[in-house]
Amino acid sequence: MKGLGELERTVMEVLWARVDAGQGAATAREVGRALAGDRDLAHTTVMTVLDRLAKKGFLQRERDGRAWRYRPVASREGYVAELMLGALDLTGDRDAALAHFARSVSGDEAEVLRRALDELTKRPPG
Amino acid sequence: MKGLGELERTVMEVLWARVDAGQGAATAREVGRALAGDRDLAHTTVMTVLDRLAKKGFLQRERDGRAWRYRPVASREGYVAELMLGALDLTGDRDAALAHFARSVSGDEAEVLRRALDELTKRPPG
DNA sequence: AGTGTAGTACTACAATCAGTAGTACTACGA
DNA sequence: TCGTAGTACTACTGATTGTAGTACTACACT
Repeated sequence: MKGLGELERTVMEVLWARVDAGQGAATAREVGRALAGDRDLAHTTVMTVLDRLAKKGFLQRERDGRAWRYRPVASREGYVAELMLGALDLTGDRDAALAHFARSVSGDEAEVLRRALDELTKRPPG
Repeated sequence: MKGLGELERTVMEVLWARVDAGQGAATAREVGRALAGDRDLAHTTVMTVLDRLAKKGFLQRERDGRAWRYRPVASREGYVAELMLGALDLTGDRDAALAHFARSVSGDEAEVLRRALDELTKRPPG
Protein backbone atom coordinates (compact mmCIF):
# COMPACT_ATOMS: atom_id res chain seq x y z
CA MET A 1 0.00 0.00 0.00
CA LYS A 2 1.47 3.29 -1.11
CA GLY A 3 1.18 6.28 1.14
CA LEU A 4 -0.34 9.47 -0.13
CA GLY A 5 0.99 12.97 -0.04
CA GLU A 6 -0.45 15.77 2.03
CA LEU A 7 -2.59 17.27 -0.69
CA GLU A 8 -3.63 13.90 -1.96
CA ARG A 9 -4.89 12.96 1.48
CA THR A 10 -6.70 16.27 1.81
CA VAL A 11 -8.49 15.60 -1.44
CA MET A 12 -9.41 12.09 -0.32
CA GLU A 13 -10.76 13.66 2.84
CA VAL A 14 -13.05 15.89 0.81
CA LEU A 15 -14.36 12.94 -1.13
CA TRP A 16 -14.87 10.85 1.99
CA ALA A 17 -16.71 13.70 3.65
CA ARG A 18 -19.07 13.80 0.71
CA VAL A 19 -19.71 10.10 1.10
CA ASP A 20 -20.46 10.67 4.79
CA ALA A 21 -22.82 13.48 3.87
CA GLY A 22 -24.68 11.20 1.52
CA GLN A 23 -23.55 13.21 -1.48
CA GLY A 24 -22.22 11.22 -4.34
CA ALA A 25 -19.14 11.45 -6.47
CA ALA A 26 -17.66 14.90 -6.99
CA THR A 27 -16.25 16.77 -9.95
CA ALA A 28 -12.91 18.53 -9.90
CA ARG A 29 -14.76 21.83 -9.66
CA GLU A 30 -16.62 20.69 -6.58
CA VAL A 31 -13.49 19.41 -4.89
CA GLY A 32 -11.77 22.68 -5.68
CA ARG A 33 -14.63 24.63 -4.14
CA ALA A 34 -14.52 22.49 -1.02
CA LEU A 35 -10.82 23.21 -0.73
CA ALA A 36 -11.14 26.94 -1.36
CA GLY A 37 -10.41 29.07 1.67
CA ASP A 38 -7.95 26.54 2.98
CA ARG A 39 -5.98 26.37 -0.17
CA ASP A 40 -6.36 28.30 -3.34
CA LEU A 41 -5.37 25.84 -5.97
CA ALA A 42 -5.55 26.16 -9.72
CA HIS A 43 -8.32 24.13 -11.21
CA THR A 44 -5.83 22.05 -13.13
CA THR A 45 -4.00 21.25 -9.93
CA VAL A 46 -7.11 19.70 -8.49
CA MET A 47 -7.64 17.80 -11.70
CA THR A 48 -4.11 16.50 -11.69
CA VAL A 49 -4.39 15.26 -8.13
CA LEU A 50 -7.73 13.63 -8.82
CA ASP A 51 -6.30 12.00 -11.89
CA ARG A 52 -3.28 10.66 -10.05
CA LEU A 53 -5.45 9.35 -7.25
CA ALA A 54 -7.59 7.53 -9.78
CA LYS A 55 -4.52 6.07 -11.49
CA LYS A 56 -3.28 4.85 -8.12
CA GLY A 57 -6.57 3.09 -7.58
CA PHE A 58 -7.88 5.22 -4.75
CA LEU A 59 -10.61 6.78 -6.81
CA GLN A 60 -12.99 5.53 -9.37
CA ARG A 61 -14.35 7.91 -11.96
CA GLU A 62 -17.40 8.03 -14.14
CA ARG A 63 -18.56 10.40 -16.80
CA ASP A 64 -21.13 13.03 -16.10
CA GLY A 65 -21.65 14.91 -19.30
CA ARG A 66 -18.25 16.15 -20.30
CA ALA A 67 -16.98 16.09 -16.75
CA TRP A 68 -15.64 13.29 -14.62
CA ARG A 69 -17.04 12.49 -11.24
CA TYR A 70 -14.73 10.86 -8.73
CA ARG A 71 -15.63 8.66 -5.79
CA PRO A 72 -13.42 6.85 -3.28
CA VAL A 73 -12.96 3.16 -3.94
CA ALA A 74 -12.43 2.35 -0.27
CA SER A 75 -13.82 3.87 2.89
CA ARG A 76 -11.62 6.04 5.03
CA GLU A 77 -11.54 3.26 7.62
CA GLY A 78 -10.72 0.71 4.97
CA TYR A 79 -7.83 2.82 3.79
CA VAL A 80 -6.45 3.28 7.28
CA ALA A 81 -6.86 -0.42 8.01
CA GLU A 82 -4.94 -1.17 4.81
CA LEU A 83 -2.15 1.14 5.92
CA MET A 84 -2.01 -0.58 9.28
CA LEU A 85 -1.92 -4.00 7.67
CA GLY A 86 0.80 -2.74 5.38
CA ALA A 87 2.85 -1.67 8.39
CA LEU A 88 2.29 -5.10 9.85
CA ASP A 89 3.68 -6.68 6.72
CA LEU A 90 6.94 -4.88 7.28
CA THR A 91 7.92 -7.20 10.04
CA GLY A 92 8.65 -10.88 10.11
CA ASP A 93 6.90 -11.39 13.39
CA ARG A 94 3.38 -10.08 12.87
CA ASP A 95 2.14 -11.52 16.14
CA ALA A 96 4.76 -9.75 18.19
CA ALA A 97 4.03 -6.50 16.39
CA LEU A 98 0.30 -6.93 16.89
CA ALA A 99 0.77 -7.61 20.58
CA HIS A 100 2.98 -4.57 20.89
CA PHE A 101 0.41 -2.51 19.07
CA ALA A 102 -2.38 -3.72 21.33
CA ARG A 103 -0.31 -2.57 24.26
CA SER A 104 0.30 0.87 22.78
CA VAL A 105 -3.25 2.02 22.21
CA SER A 106 -5.08 3.97 24.90
CA GLY A 107 -7.40 2.27 27.35
CA ASP A 108 -10.50 3.47 25.56
CA GLU A 109 -9.17 2.30 22.27
CA ALA A 110 -8.31 -1.07 23.74
CA GLU A 111 -11.96 -1.29 24.69
CA VAL A 112 -13.00 -0.49 21.14
CA LEU A 113 -10.70 -3.20 19.87
CA ARG A 114 -12.06 -5.70 22.36
CA ARG A 115 -15.60 -4.97 21.37
CA ALA A 116 -14.84 -5.28 17.67
CA LEU A 117 -13.14 -8.60 18.32
CA ASP A 118 -16.12 -9.80 20.34
CA GLU A 119 -18.42 -8.95 17.48
CA LEU A 120 -16.16 -10.99 15.28
CA THR A 121 -16.68 -14.04 17.44
CA LYS A 122 -20.45 -13.70 17.47
CA ARG A 123 -20.71 -12.94 13.81
CA PRO A 124 -17.68 -14.44 12.02
CA PRO A 125 -16.32 -12.57 9.01
CA GLY A 126 -17.83 -13.40 5.66
CA MET B 1 6.28 9.05 11.76
CA LYS B 2 8.20 8.98 8.51
CA GLY B 3 8.30 5.80 6.52
CA LEU B 4 11.63 4.36 5.53
CA GLY B 5 12.89 3.33 2.14
CA GLU B 6 13.61 -0.20 1.07
CA LEU B 7 17.32 -0.13 1.81
CA GLU B 8 16.81 1.80 5.01
CA ARG B 9 14.44 -0.83 6.27
CA THR B 10 16.82 -3.59 5.25
CA VAL B 11 19.55 -1.95 7.27
CA MET B 12 17.24 -1.58 10.26
CA GLU B 13 16.48 -5.26 9.87
CA VAL B 14 20.15 -6.10 10.15
CA LEU B 15 20.49 -4.05 13.28
CA TRP B 16 17.38 -5.51 14.84
CA ALA B 17 18.58 -9.02 14.05
CA ARG B 18 21.77 -8.25 15.92
CA VAL B 19 19.76 -7.14 18.90
CA ASP B 20 17.80 -10.40 18.73
CA ALA B 21 21.05 -12.33 18.56
CA GLY B 22 22.28 -10.59 21.67
CA GLN B 23 25.01 -8.82 19.72
CA GLY B 24 25.29 -5.15 20.38
CA ALA B 25 25.56 -2.12 18.19
CA ALA B 26 27.18 -2.59 14.79
CA THR B 27 29.66 -0.62 12.75
CA ALA B 28 29.10 0.27 9.12
CA ARG B 29 31.58 -2.41 8.16
CA GLU B 30 29.61 -5.04 10.01
CA VAL B 31 26.31 -3.96 8.51
CA GLY B 32 27.90 -4.03 5.08
CA ARG B 33 29.15 -7.55 5.65
CA ALA B 34 25.72 -8.68 6.81
CA LEU B 35 24.27 -7.25 3.62
CA ALA B 36 26.89 -8.72 1.30
CA GLY B 37 25.57 -11.48 -0.92
CA ASP B 38 22.16 -9.91 -1.06
CA ARG B 39 23.40 -6.55 -2.11
CA ASP B 40 26.86 -5.43 -2.91
CA LEU B 41 26.97 -1.90 -1.68
CA ALA B 42 29.86 0.50 -1.47
CA HIS B 43 31.05 1.02 2.07
CA THR B 44 30.15 4.68 1.88
CA THR B 45 26.62 3.79 0.84
CA VAL B 46 26.15 1.83 4.03
CA MET B 47 27.63 4.70 5.99
CA THR B 48 25.32 7.19 4.35
CA VAL B 49 22.26 5.11 5.11
CA LEU B 50 23.33 4.58 8.70
CA ASP B 51 23.95 8.28 9.05
CA ARG B 52 20.58 9.22 7.65
CA LEU B 53 18.84 6.71 9.87
CA ALA B 54 20.58 8.22 12.88
CA LYS B 55 19.61 11.73 11.80
CA LYS B 56 16.01 10.59 11.48
CA GLY B 57 16.14 9.28 15.01
CA PHE B 58 15.89 5.59 14.26
CA LEU B 59 19.43 4.85 15.31
CA GLN B 60 21.60 5.97 18.12
CA ARG B 61 25.35 5.97 17.65
CA GLU B 62 28.30 5.81 19.96
CA ARG B 63 32.02 5.95 19.39
CA ASP B 64 34.10 2.83 19.37
CA GLY B 65 37.64 3.95 18.74
CA ARG B 66 37.49 5.89 15.51
CA ALA B 67 34.41 4.09 14.33
CA TRP B 68 30.76 4.62 15.11
CA ARG B 69 28.57 1.87 16.38
CA TYR B 70 24.86 2.10 15.63
CA ARG B 71 21.98 0.57 17.52
CA PRO B 72 18.23 0.83 16.99
CA VAL B 73 16.45 3.25 19.26
CA ALA B 74 13.18 1.32 19.12
CA SER B 75 12.41 -2.35 18.77
CA ARG B 76 11.12 -3.69 15.51
CA GLU B 77 7.72 -4.17 17.11
CA GLY B 78 7.81 -0.69 18.52
CA TYR B 79 8.56 0.72 15.10
CA VAL B 80 5.73 -1.18 13.47
CA ALA B 81 3.36 -0.21 16.25
CA GLU B 82 4.36 3.43 15.70
CA LEU B 83 3.62 3.11 12.02
CA MET B 84 0.24 1.63 12.79
CA LEU B 85 -0.54 4.39 15.24
CA GLY B 86 0.59 6.89 12.66
CA ALA B 87 -1.86 5.44 10.16
CA LEU B 88 -4.55 5.68 12.80
CA ASP B 89 -3.80 9.36 13.20
CA LEU B 90 -4.65 9.93 9.58
CA THR B 91 -8.33 9.62 10.26
CA GLY B 92 -10.69 11.67 12.34
CA ASP B 93 -12.54 8.67 13.60
CA ARG B 94 -9.90 6.50 15.24
CA ASP B 95 -12.46 4.18 16.78
CA ALA B 96 -14.10 3.38 13.49
CA ALA B 97 -10.72 2.74 11.92
CA LEU B 98 -9.67 0.53 14.81
CA ALA B 99 -12.85 -1.47 14.59
CA HIS B 100 -12.38 -1.85 10.86
CA PHE B 101 -8.84 -2.94 11.44
CA ALA B 102 -9.88 -5.51 14.04
CA ARG B 103 -12.24 -6.94 11.47
CA SER B 104 -9.57 -7.16 8.79
CA VAL B 105 -6.97 -9.25 10.57
CA SER B 106 -6.98 -13.02 10.24
CA GLY B 107 -8.64 -15.23 12.83
CA ASP B 108 -5.34 -16.24 14.35
CA GLU B 109 -4.23 -12.66 14.56
CA ALA B 110 -7.51 -11.68 16.16
CA GLU B 111 -6.69 -14.25 18.79
CA VAL B 112 -3.27 -12.72 19.33
CA LEU B 113 -4.88 -9.32 19.73
CA ARG B 114 -7.41 -10.66 22.20
CA ARG B 115 -4.74 -12.25 24.29
CA ALA B 116 -2.63 -9.11 24.33
CA LEU B 117 -5.66 -7.10 25.39
CA ASP B 118 -6.43 -9.61 28.13
CA GLU B 119 -2.92 -9.28 29.44
CA LEU B 120 -3.46 -5.55 29.50
CA THR B 121 -6.43 -5.95 31.78
CA LYS B 122 -4.61 -8.21 34.19
CA ARG B 123 -1.47 -6.17 34.23
CA PRO B 124 -2.28 -2.56 33.31
CA PRO B 125 0.30 -0.60 31.33
CA GLY B 126 2.88 1.24 33.33
C1' DA C 1 -22.37 32.08 -36.52
C1' DG C 2 -19.34 33.74 -32.99
C1' DT C 3 -17.66 34.05 -28.40
C1' DG C 4 -17.02 32.98 -23.70
C1' DT C 5 -16.84 29.34 -20.28
C1' DA C 6 -16.06 24.90 -18.47
C1' DG C 7 -13.96 20.90 -19.11
C1' DT C 8 -10.30 17.64 -20.62
C1' DA C 9 -5.62 15.81 -21.92
C1' DC C 10 -1.00 16.54 -21.97
C1' DT C 11 3.19 18.55 -20.45
C1' DA C 12 6.28 20.75 -17.28
C1' DC C 13 8.92 22.25 -13.43
C1' DA C 14 10.67 22.54 -8.62
C1' DA C 15 11.38 20.28 -4.20
C1' DT C 16 12.20 16.38 -1.53
C1' DC C 17 13.53 11.74 -0.67
C1' DA C 18 16.03 7.53 -1.18
C1' DG C 19 19.60 4.72 -3.42
C1' DT C 20 24.11 4.91 -4.59
C1' DA C 21 28.78 6.29 -4.43
C1' DG C 22 33.11 9.25 -5.03
C1' DT C 23 36.68 12.29 -2.85
C1' DA C 24 39.45 14.17 0.56
C1' DC C 25 41.33 13.86 4.76
C1' DT C 26 42.83 11.47 9.34
C1' DA C 27 44.52 7.95 12.47
C1' DC C 28 46.92 3.92 13.38
C1' DG C 29 49.60 -0.34 12.90
C1' DA C 30 53.44 -2.89 10.42
C1' DT D 1 56.26 5.85 5.98
C1' DC D 2 52.85 3.36 3.60
C1' DG D 3 48.60 0.94 3.39
C1' DT D 4 44.15 0.39 5.44
C1' DA D 5 40.07 1.60 7.78
C1' DG D 6 37.37 5.08 9.05
C1' DT D 7 35.00 9.64 8.80
C1' DA D 8 32.83 13.87 6.82
C1' DC D 9 31.19 16.01 2.99
C1' DT D 10 29.37 16.28 -1.51
C1' DA D 11 26.96 14.66 -5.56
C1' DC D 12 24.18 12.44 -8.94
C1' DT D 13 19.91 10.02 -10.30
C1' DG D 14 15.10 8.53 -10.39
C1' DA D 15 10.64 8.70 -8.38
C1' DT D 16 7.08 11.11 -6.08
C1' DT D 17 4.28 15.10 -5.10
C1' DG D 18 2.70 19.90 -5.27
C1' DT D 19 1.70 23.07 -8.51
C1' DA D 20 0.20 24.90 -12.77
C1' DG D 21 0.31 26.30 -17.85
C1' DT D 22 -1.25 25.36 -22.70
C1' DA D 23 -3.92 23.63 -26.25
C1' DC D 24 -7.94 21.87 -27.71
C1' DT D 25 -13.18 20.63 -27.46
C1' DA D 26 -18.07 21.01 -26.37
C1' DC D 27 -21.89 23.68 -25.37
C1' DA D 28 -24.85 27.62 -24.29
C1' DC D 29 -26.20 32.19 -25.23
C1' DT D 30 -26.48 36.43 -27.98
